Amino acid sequence: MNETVVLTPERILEVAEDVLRRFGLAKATVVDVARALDVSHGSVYRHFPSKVSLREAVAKRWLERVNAPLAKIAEGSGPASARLERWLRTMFAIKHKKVCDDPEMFATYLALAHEACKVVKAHKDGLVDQIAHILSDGVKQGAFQVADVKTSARALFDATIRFHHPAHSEDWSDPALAARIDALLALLLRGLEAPRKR
Amino acid sequence: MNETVVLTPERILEVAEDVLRRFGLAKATVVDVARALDVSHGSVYRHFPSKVSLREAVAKRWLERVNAPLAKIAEGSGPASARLERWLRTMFAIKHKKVCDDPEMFATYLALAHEACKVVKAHKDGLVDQIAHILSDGVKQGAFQVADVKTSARALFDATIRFHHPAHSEDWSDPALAARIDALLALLLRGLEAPRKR
DNA sequence: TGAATGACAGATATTGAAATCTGTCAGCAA
DNA sequence: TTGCTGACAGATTTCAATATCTGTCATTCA
Repeated sequence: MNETVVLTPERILEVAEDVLRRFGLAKATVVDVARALDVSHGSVYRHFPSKVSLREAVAKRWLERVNAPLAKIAEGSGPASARLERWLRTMFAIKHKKVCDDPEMFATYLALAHEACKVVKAHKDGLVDQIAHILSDGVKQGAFQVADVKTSARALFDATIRFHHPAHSEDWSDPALAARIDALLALLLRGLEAPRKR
Repeated sequence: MNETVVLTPERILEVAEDVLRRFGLAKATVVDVARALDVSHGSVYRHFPSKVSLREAVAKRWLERVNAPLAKIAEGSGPASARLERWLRTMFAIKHKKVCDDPEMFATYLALAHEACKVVKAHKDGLVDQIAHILSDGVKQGAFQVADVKTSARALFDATIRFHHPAHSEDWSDPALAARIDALLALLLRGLEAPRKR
C-alpha cells in the first residue's frame, strides 16, 4: 500500500534536489542522496548512469518549471505586441522571484547550470522558439515587421539577457530596475513595430 | 641617469599587471610584485595602502585602455546614428579582441573585475554617459526620438550586454555571432529612429 | 528473475601542520 | 628628511596524509 518505498527516477530527482538545496553543489554527493532515500548508493546508479547525468536531470526538471508558464503565454491568443511584453516580463519575474525567494538555492543552480550547459542550451533554444512563435503571430497580424522571425527572436533574447540571465542577478538590487526594464521593452517593441498605414 | 630605478606608482602598476598575467589572480602576491621590481614588499606598501587598492589601480588602468578609443568616437561629429553603431561595434570588437588575443589574461581580468566591482561600476557609468552624449546629438539632429536620453542610454547598454559583458565571453564562438549583432543593432537603431516627416 | 546490497579500486576531498603572505613599523642609509 | 629595508604578528595558503566518494560488480534476497 505504501507506494513511497518504491524507488523511481522521479523520487530520486526530488530527493536529489533537496540534498542539493541543503548541502550545496560542491558538497552534495550521490552517497548523500542515497542516504536521504535510505538505500545504498548502488541503487541510485541503477537509475542514473553517473553523478553527472543525475545532476543534468535535476537541472532539466528545474528548467522545465521555468519553461511551462512561458509556453502557456506563447501559445495564447490576442495581440502579439502585448503577448510579447507579457512573456518577457513573466520571464524576468520568474528569474527574479527565484533569486529573491531562495538566493542560496539560486547560487547552487547557477553553478549547476554551468556544469550542465548542454541542458541549458536546449532550454534557451526552446525559449527563443517561443519568442519566434509570438513574433510570427505579430507579423501575421500586421503589428510587427521583421526581416527574419528566427533571427529577430534571437535578437530579442540577446537584448533582454541582462534581465533574465543568472550571471546578472547580482545587480538586481538597483532601485531603478523597473524603469530600466520599461525603457528596454519600449525600445524593443518600437523597433519591431510595422509602419502605420497612411 | 638611469631613471628606471626610481619606484613610481606607474612603474609598480606596469609590473603588477605583468605579474598578474604570469601568475594569475589567485597566485599573484605583493611579494611577487616586489621581487619583480627588485625591492622589498614594504616599498610597494609605501605607494599603495593595501593589496586590494593595488589591484583596483591595475583594474582602473586596464579599463582606461578600453575607455579611451570609445570616448574618441563618442566625442566625434557626424550623423549620430552611424556614430552610435560605430561606438557599439567598437566596444564589442575591443572586448572580443581581448578575449581572443589573450584568453588567460582575460580570465584573470574577469576575476579581478569581480573583486574591484566599484571601479567597474564607475567604468560602466562612464560608458553609459558616452552613449547618452551620442543620443543627445541624435535628438538635436532630429534623427532620434527618445523619452529620456539618460534612460535610453542605459537601455542601450543593457540591451547590448550580451556582446560586451565578460560573463558572456564563453559563447563568443557561435559562428552566427556577426549576424546576431547585426540583427540586434538593426532592431535597436530602428527603435530609436524619429518618425519620418511627411 | 529483477531489485538491492556492500565491498572494492581508483579518483577526489578534507584536514591540520608547516610555509608563505599581508600589513606595520622601528631603524638604516643617503 | 625621504625612501627603503627587513623582522614581526596574525591571516592565509600549501601540501601530504587520511578519509570519503564514484562507479562497478559479484552476491543476496524475495
